[in-house]
Amino acid sequence: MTLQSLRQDLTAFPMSLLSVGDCLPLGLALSFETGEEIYAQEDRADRLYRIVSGAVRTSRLLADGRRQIGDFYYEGDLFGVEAGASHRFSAEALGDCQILALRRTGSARVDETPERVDHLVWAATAKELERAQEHMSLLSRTSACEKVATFLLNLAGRFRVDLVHLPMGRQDMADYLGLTLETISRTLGRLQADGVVEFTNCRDFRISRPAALGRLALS
Amino acid sequence: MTLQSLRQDLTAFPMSLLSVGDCLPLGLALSFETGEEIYAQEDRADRLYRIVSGAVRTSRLLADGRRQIGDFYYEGDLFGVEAGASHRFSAEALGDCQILALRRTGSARVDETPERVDHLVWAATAKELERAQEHMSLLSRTSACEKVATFLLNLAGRFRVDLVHLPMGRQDMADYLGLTLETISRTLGRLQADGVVEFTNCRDFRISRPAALGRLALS
DNA sequence: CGTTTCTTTGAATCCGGTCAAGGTCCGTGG
DNA sequence: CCACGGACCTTGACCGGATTCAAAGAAACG
Repeated sequence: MTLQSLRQDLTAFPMSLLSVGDCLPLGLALSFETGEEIYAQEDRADRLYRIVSGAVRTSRLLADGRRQIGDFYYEGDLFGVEAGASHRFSAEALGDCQILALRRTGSARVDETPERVDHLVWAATAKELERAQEHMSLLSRTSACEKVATFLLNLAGRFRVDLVHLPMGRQDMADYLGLTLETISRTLGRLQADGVVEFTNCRDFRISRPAALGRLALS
Repeated sequence: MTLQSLRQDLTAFPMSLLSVGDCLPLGLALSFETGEEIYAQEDRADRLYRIVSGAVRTSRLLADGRRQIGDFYYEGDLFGVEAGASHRFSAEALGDCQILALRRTGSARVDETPERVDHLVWAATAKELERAQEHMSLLSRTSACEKVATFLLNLAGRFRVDLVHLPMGRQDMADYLGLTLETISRTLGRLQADGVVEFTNCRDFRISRPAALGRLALS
């Protein structure tokens, strides 16, 4: 990727979230292949990342060996913001993706005493908190059907296309929703059998009856 | 409460989290009784709150009528920080409590374009994100026993006294952990029957076998 | 003391987890 | 082009634990 095309990518995003003044140097264009690690748990958190294309998951291993998915990020999303000095989750590419790495200015750390905190970092943190709170509601649902229906609905709302693509596998969805991959598979199968959604293959679906899906998601 | 005693309360807390420069006016001392609402969902979020004494829960009603507990806050904790202009959770007093309300400076809003974000607000947001992420791990546990054991352990770690007091009821614990109140009650009963914890009454317990409790919590 | 609210306990049901087997998709190499 | 292998997904049967419904017991309050 040339500097020219990098600048074009940069200007394609709203300046409010990516101003030259906030992040110098402009950024580093990176490419990752399927499953590749972008950063590891405990790595120094001195950068923000913006997805140019592709999708990313953040995850973390719990003490009992289970894996928790922090969140999924898609084109245009910022990720990698942390309160402290190191990453609490790792990040992996869900498919091939293009990522822009932006250096955090030194002051934007909660454990320092900055005169000002960068607006970009602050906005990203606040957004992350919102995401985490939504994720909490999702996890506190008792029924697998509600969780899966809500997940599909959120994803579809994010892309607004007829045929929605799932960039993550069943195990990822399971770890995100606090279920097993078998339950994910069965629930998706039942939603399809009920004519609520229709899968063209295991990674692509369309919503046949939006109202019914909304009723199942209950939110 | 006189202004004198208010100033004493203020200086009792670490200045790093409550400097006069960050929050003017100093604060408003408020009292709430058991169950009383401190602020409602959708209220304007123009203040931060610090607990002088007592305990608080934040909660939110989901579309299906279930209630989700955001978190529990205890003496010295800050709560009420929001990314946007309005509260996404409501806050209620768990018992009688004394609270200090601090006016947010106008610039500390994510939807404005501040030259600087107040350090206090930034720190509180980052802390809140950490809390939410911990809460997510807790909710993603599959077994009720793990959830309850972890909850008790966290609470005990917060106070470091022999006899720990539960300021919240069983229903609150249930909504926090994504379980039913019956399951909470049964699980606590079994922990006591196994000699892991000992309840002097339904709101006060001591940890009889810390190692065993830690093993159940698995983290 | 009586009423209300909260908590405990019981029994039955159901949903999701677990274990196991089989199927599909895709890339690699013969 | 087809065979093979591996990763991922689906499906089935069984079991255990959490929910649900119900009732009784304990604590808080006026």
